Amino acid sequence: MTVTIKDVAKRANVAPSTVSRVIADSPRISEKTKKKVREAMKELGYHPNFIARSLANKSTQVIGLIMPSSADKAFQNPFFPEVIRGISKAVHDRQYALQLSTGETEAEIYEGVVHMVQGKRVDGVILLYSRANDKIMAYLQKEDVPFVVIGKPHKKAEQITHVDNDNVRAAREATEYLIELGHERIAFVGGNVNLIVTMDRLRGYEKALKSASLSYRKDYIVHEEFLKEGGQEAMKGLLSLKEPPTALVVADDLMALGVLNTLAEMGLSVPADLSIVSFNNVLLSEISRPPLTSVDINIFQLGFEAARNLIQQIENPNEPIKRIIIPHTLVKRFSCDYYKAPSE
Amino acid sequence: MTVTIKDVAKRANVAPSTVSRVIADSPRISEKTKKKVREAMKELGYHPNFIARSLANKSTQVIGLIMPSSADKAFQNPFFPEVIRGISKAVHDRQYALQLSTGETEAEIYEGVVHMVQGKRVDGVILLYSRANDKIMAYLQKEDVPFVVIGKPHKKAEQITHVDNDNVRAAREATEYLIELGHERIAFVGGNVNLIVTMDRLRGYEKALKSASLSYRKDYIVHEEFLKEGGQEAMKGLLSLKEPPTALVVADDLMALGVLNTLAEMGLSVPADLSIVSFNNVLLSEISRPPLTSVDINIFQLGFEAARNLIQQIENPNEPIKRIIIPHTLVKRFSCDYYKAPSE
DNA sequence: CGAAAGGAAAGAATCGTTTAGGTTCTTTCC
DNA sequence: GGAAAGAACCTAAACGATTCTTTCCTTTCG
Repeated sequence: MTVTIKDVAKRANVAPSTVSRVIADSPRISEKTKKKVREAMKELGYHPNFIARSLANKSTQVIGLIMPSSADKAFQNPFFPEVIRGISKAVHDRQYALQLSTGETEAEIYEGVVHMVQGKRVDGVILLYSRANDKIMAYLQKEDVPFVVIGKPHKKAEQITHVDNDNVRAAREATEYLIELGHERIAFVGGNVNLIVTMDRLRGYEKALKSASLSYRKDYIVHEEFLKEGGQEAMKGLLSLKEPPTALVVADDLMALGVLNTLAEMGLSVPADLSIVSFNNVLLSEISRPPLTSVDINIFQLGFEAARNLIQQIENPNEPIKRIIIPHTLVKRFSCDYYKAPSE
Repeated sequence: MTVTIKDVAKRANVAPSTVSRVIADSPRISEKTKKKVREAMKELGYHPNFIARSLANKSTQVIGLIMPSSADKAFQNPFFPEVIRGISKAVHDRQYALQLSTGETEAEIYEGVVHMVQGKRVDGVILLYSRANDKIMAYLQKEDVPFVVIGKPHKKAEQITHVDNDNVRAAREATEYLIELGHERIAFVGGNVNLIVTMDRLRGYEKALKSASLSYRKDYIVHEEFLKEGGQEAMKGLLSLKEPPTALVVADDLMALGVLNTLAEMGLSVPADLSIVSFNNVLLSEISRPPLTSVDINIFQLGFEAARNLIQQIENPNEPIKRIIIPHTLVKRFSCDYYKAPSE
């Protein structure tokens, strides 16, 4: 049926091994023979079988992508398309392919990862999230699979190659920006508490408060899985405090959109009544109302570097462990304003 | 290094072929032997090598997913995560894996598809979009690769298995809803003109106008790749007509969000000044302001059915060509209101 | 009691490449 | 002129499964 290396060999009057070497463009084959073989390939419409090659090679040229559980709303976050775009760019250049984890629950995903790794379907793996006590990461480490994490590993970060922003710093700067605008009552609206990114951003927020000698108040910290039942309640609780905040640091743009919505419903306007700064700077932040001041974390770069480094690690097993920090920048739009004392 | 079927065979004192049959749970092997072999597998920590199996089998249990070019803004559309979630669900249940197309430009993607197909990396393919004169689709047809299209093929739709909504009908109903509310000047804001879904929704819109004997005006049709330069201009042009529309049918929620933003900037309020109905009913439509009245097209189902049918097609080559229509429903929220004559 | 039948497992070929190790033939150089 | 060297290919054994064919035992029954 399909035309194999043997057919080409026959046609060109050489041995299969010669054809193989022509494909690899080995210097051990003369130009004349190469030409002859290549013609035969053209004539027969030959295409190498990747599976067979993988078997002989013990390398698949495939990278596994592990997403958070799709049962999670997080899946809808525009972060993922964008990070995948970066990864895609890097792997395409190097002739690798991408395989996606499937499964809804964490258990299903774990099982899926074990399958793709043990089944030797992939040469390495990128974890698209980082959370505390992740079984999957533990597994990858134990099995010594080449992998890189996007985000900062919870523990032993120095032993795991990862690509991340300096989220502590980013959050600190974002908060300081609000402080510079005169705000003193600044609240933090975080996402999933188990994600390291949430923890880091919270720490940055705290640091900024501390070095400005502003008080850190527990009732100013809200963790909402936005859009869940209770998300709106949390926001309303926050704003009905005796001393409500005048500014918000929100964990990401999608959440900020939800917050914006809740505020509008409550009759509060941004930035007149409340300033908001958020993170990620996805498309959404431009088309929200008002356009969001947001920390651009270079999502594309995160993906690109993760993939590039994973491939290095795959192709050179002695590659050292690396920690790559992608720069961020605060993009100012229209969701922040100077603090104005209420005119009573 | 890795433990193979032979190691297991040796350990269990049987032939490799027997081990293989135990894996496949063949009835030709006695229960006693099965138990013995399974124990050996446990003890050695054996995991079947998928690549080897694929080679022998001529089947990879992998499905290729072809996304639109990621250079495109379309990539950011929440449609994709959701449709992938549906696909993921269906393939996970049947032990298939997913491989993603990579590449930014159309040419790169085309090349990538050829690679994954000819390289026998995948058993079949799902096209996540449908546009006019698509080279990739033509290629898949020519090569007789099992594939299904999400959306309606441009030509010869009856010869290609596809999963789609009845977009003509959906758009017609959406438009009729506006008409019922008393609107007579209804404009259409479409997306990429080459996408079949855009064409279908435009046709549905036209039909609704026609059967209500409303005039179809060319200057009421705007195709904007929203957020591109000129997107806002198009909207502004539309609204500065002598007889501006009082309602808008917008091709999808993300675009509607952009439109909402432009309108707000112009000082127009929705739904007081202008009603909007859009499509897809993604998460966004709930958290936009106002929450959007949107046609729910069951994105998850689209993906799920596409995958399910592709697998059927792969496993049974005589499976007939199918056209699967996923139902839609209009979800009413707060972006539409009755037409009120301007009080002059 | 011996041949036939049938169940259970072994043997060996195959899938399409890669690659280590040979073989053949030409060239070089003392 | 003949040994040594080197270029250019070829042979054949992997890679880790699957599966067709064969063999070896039991069991059954005339």
